[in-house]
Amino acid sequence: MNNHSFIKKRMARIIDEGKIQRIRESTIELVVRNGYGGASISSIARRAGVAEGYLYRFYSSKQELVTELLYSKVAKIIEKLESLLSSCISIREVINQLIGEFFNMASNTPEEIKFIHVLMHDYNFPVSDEQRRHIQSLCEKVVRMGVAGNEVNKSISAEEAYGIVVIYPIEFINLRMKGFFGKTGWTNEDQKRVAEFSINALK
Amino acid sequence: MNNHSFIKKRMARIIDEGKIQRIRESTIELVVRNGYGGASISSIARRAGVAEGYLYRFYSSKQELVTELLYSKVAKIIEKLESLLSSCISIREVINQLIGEFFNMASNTPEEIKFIHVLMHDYNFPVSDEQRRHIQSLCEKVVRMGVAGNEVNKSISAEEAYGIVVIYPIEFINLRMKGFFGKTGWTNEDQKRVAEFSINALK
Amino acid sequence: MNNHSFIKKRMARIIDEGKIQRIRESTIELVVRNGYGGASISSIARRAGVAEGYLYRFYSSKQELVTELLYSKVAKIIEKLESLLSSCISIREVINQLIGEFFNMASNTPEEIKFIHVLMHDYNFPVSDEQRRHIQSLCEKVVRMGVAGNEVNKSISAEEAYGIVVIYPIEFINLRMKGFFGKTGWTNEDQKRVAEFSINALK
Amino acid sequence: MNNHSFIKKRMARIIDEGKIQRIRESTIELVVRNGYGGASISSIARRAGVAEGYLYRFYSSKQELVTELLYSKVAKIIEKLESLLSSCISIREVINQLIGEFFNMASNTPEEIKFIHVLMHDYNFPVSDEQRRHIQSLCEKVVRMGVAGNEVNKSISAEEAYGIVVIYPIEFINLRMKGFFGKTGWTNEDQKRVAEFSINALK
DNA sequence: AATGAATGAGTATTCATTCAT
DNA sequence: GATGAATGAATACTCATTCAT
Repeated sequence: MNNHSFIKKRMARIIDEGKIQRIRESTIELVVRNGYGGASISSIARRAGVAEGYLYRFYSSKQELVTELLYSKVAKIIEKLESLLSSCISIREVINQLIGEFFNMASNTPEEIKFIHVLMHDYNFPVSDEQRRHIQSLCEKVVRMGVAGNEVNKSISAEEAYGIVVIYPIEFINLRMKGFFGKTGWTNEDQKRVAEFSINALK
Repeated sequence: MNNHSFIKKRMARIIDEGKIQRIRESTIELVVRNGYGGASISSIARRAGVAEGYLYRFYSSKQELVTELLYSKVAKIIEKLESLLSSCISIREVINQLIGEFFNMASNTPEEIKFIHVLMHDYNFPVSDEQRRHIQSLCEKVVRMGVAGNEVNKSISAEEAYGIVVIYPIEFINLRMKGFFGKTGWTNEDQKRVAEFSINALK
Repeated sequence: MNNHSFIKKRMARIIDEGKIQRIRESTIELVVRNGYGGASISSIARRAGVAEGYLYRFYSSKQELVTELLYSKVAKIIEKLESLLSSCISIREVINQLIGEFFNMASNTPEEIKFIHVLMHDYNFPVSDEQRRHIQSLCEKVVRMGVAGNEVNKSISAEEAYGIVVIYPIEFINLRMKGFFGKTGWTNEDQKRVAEFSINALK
Repeated sequence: MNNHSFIKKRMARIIDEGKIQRIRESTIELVVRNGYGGASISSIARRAGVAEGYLYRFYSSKQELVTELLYSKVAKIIEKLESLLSSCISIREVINQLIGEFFNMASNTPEEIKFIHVLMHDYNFPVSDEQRRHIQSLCEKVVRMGVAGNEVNKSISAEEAYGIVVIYPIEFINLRMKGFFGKTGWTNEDQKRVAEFSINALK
């Protein structure tokens, strides 16, 4: 028996991570396609290839499943911004990289960014207070750093920075994903322009 | 037709329109408060003071009712932009007035702007093709006018103009409505800043 | 159009009392046969010939439906005892008539007495505090009257009276209904003996 | 078979019986606390510290588990009565001791008597025909002995004896356990009175 | 032998829609 | 025209049971 089949054998006894992963993916996909209300447990389970009852082993309710998923996706973005603020010297660099990250997500895991976008606007899924405060403090840091480096105007508020650096790029990507103006997809050029808008707007 | 039945007919129409109006208002209110799924026909009818079955005389389904309502609210904004493009001389004026209109809506009929905002991001309620094309052509006109008046950079696309002039202000207002950064409500100063951002971003 | 069909016609517009009645009867029957847990909403609705959703127009939950039904059936017995205590002169007469009433119920509406019997012992359906207190005060009155008339021993408590005058007869009837000792049904003789036991036990 | 495997085998059996015992205790406890429907296999297994699947090695279903448990608990009472009828000379003694046993059970293993009481009234758990016949014949013997010793009236039936000597005391104890009339618990005096009621009622 | 991951039929409840009046 | 009683398919969730390991 080689190592691989040994692992497979043990896997059968322990919880099948693949199934949980498929549940998470199905949920994101169906919430994106049909909204929270339209993503029924039965459709999620069917698409994930698991029994309906199975997902209640990990999530105590549909609400919890979606909330947790949203939380983890937002957390990823927060972490990204946080690490950029540590590693970058200029705000120009922070913004370029953050927006680059958004476009990367949109290219590699488009459902993920759509998922965040859909739930961001659903009244049943407010971003958690903790995350909201975290976002706020990061935006304040962006402004502080930017002002210090003469890249950001003193009059800019954290709120404005958030609208310009986070919301606007995500909305732009979403417009493209929907093909609202005919075009779908994006180029490096698009990405540069969005970043340029943000950088200039803060000046 | 005698006088009497004529009056009855007129009265019937008058009464009906009041009812339809109440249905429309209730629908907006309840969709905003509870989301599409949470706005039940029975709650809408109760609040409007009509029978549940009544609204099926005018709308063939709940989906149609909400779709139509969204259509008419978006149409109002389109008309506003259209009329501004006819009456204003500069794009600065167009933007100032359009964004002023958004803030006015947010002050006077907050439900309406929330309604648009919620459904804009709901995949079950895409803006109609016709309206999308209309919006597109108006945004093109904005750019054309702006370029002609040296207010807008030649490189700006209609899509970018839409993101900057329409989406960004609406998202800003929504952030304030939700109190996402602690603040709620807005001042003339806020409105001016948003307009200034838009105008500058297009340069 | 005669009066009868007129009524029938009007009935179609107003709530169909017959349906509610059938729901109540089906509920009692199925709870008696299968217990609370075994009486599913779908089986109740099917047997009553109504849609599943219909009964939620009158009862907000299955629990409420059954609770209300139990309450009303217990109330009937309480009322009977209360009226007997007003109208009878001796406790012998009260007991004879009350036990007569139990046997009548068992003959005419056997499901009803079984229903009370089943739920009396179900932990999810405690008799309401109000009814419990009412029963207690009536039992105290039984003792008081009986002591005054030299029919009941001073040492008897309200609790004992309840066990002897209410619980024992109901349990006896239930034994017969189940045919636990082979016999089913009962005669006047049986009824007299149960009453005689009760009367003597209180002496 | 070597010594070692012999020990293992014995140990396995010992361990198993401990598990089965724990399953039985958990089942009684949870059925009493939450009713049959509320006592889930998973909660029973958790409380017993065994795997959910384990109990299916001994019981083919939850229904069977509970049925068997009820059977064994009823059997204990039957045996007690049987042995009393052999060892006692008078019916007074039999009744005193049997009712003493009920009160002892209520004091020492209250769950057990509650368990019998709850299931006695659940239509899904009829006492087995065999046990019913056994009870019947014992009650006949009680009457026969009592009549022979001039302690029981000739007119008393086995059924009446059952109601008076078994059902009434159990119901009395249950009333106290529930605190239906305010009082909970019991004294020797209570026990004597219940026995006295029974003895007198048979005269 | 013993486990507990996985199943899916079953539950109570909701609500858009229909239609007899 | 207008009503609202009545429907029943759909929903989220539970839990006894099975079976691969």
